[in-house]
Amino acid sequence: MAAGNDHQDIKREKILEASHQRFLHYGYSKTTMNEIAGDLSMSKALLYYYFPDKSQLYIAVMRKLANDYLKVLEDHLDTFKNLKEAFVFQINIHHDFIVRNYNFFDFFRLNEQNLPDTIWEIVGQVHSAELTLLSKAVKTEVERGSIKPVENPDELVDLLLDALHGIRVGAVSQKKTNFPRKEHLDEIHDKKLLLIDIFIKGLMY
Amino acid sequence: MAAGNDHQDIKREKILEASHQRFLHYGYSKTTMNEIAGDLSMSKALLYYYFPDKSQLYIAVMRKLANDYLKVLEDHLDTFKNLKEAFVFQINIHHDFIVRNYNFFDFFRLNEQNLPDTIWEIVGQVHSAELTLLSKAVKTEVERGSIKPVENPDELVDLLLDALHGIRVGAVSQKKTNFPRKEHLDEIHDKKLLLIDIFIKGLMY
DNA sequence: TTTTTGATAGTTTTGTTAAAAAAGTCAGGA
DNA sequence: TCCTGACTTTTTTAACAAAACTATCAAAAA
Repeated sequence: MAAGNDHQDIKREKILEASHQRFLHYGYSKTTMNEIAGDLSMSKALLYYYFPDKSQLYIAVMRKLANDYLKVLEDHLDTFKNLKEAFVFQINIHHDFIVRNYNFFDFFRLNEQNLPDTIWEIVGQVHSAELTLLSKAVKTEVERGSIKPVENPDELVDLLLDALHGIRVGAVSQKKTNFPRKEHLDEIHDKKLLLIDIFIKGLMY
Repeated sequence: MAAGNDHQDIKREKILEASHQRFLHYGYSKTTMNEIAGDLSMSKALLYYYFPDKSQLYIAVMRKLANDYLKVLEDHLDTFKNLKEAFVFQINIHHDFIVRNYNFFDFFRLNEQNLPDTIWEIVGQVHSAELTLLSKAVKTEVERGSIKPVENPDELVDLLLDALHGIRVGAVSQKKTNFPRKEHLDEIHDKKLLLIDIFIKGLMY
């Protein structure tokens, strides 16, 4: 019946939350299904009633995180005065997201190569959603007439996202700490702002 | 005596060449000192006469590669008409260098964290040499009057180098092949050119 | 005295196997 | 339909022997 589905969804939600906490604090490999079940005072077998296996559970959490992230972007991205504000908002949200969920992504770093395809799909979805949103912002700006017409906004935004990623990576790999400290975060942020500044100027008449 | 030193240097050079070939084809961990010695028809013990240990040998090869790379940059970087040509030359040389020695750097990728300090020193030296050379090019361009005065050229070039690195990484991590194929190389190159284009325009009046 | 080597000591990697832990299944109860 | 305890299967861990490799050294060769 319909109420049953509601209840199922609520329970799924609870499982996702508990799993998120575990994955966030201890990473994928150091989190056991028993522990998650224990946190929820349910049997491990019940987890398998709701989710087919551990990796699917992880992926479900990840999908939820991705959706939340994109939601924030979508909700705000129409509300900006100019392109720069939009870009700056995007880098702030993105950065927050990565830092807040850093440990969660240990699964990424450890497996590096040969991740399940589903994960790449989610990454791809997020990327193309970002692309769509930001290139919409570019188009709006072109209509406003403050930057030159862009033949291929998607390509342009793609370029910028890659470049921003480079700033992040570069700052982290130079200091050899893996987990960026406060001061690095600020440094990265400043660099990103500078890049966006030059980039946007490069688009102007 | 002096002749002895000459001979030593020649032999060291030979060892470096043979080591380079081995490291290039098989990577650090799959290359044994016996194999290098075998290639040169000498005993393994002799290698230890010329180099203190395996990692020092690897580092010596790397230092040589870095010097060759910087030599090419230094020799050409004064000869360009404008900033863009200089940047384009740099990305071409750099890209060639990385691709040509791809396997050699498996040591990097495998150890990722906790590399010997000496390696970071070399990386740092290369980076700061690039920085110096390119920011000199920026200064020249400012004097020419075709771009706005830059308060901190080093910072600016650092930013660009990080961004370019992001292009490289982004294109590789999206397709999940680790060793970029011909078509990817071209794609990366095109993206870099585009970024440089926008970047330089962003510096103009 | 400098260069070279075979023999060998010391260390790391690899392979094996048994025990422990975790993932995943299922018959049956509420 | 939702849930569980007991069970099976798969993966991880630990211990340890064998093999491979790094590194050393006394002594020979140049």
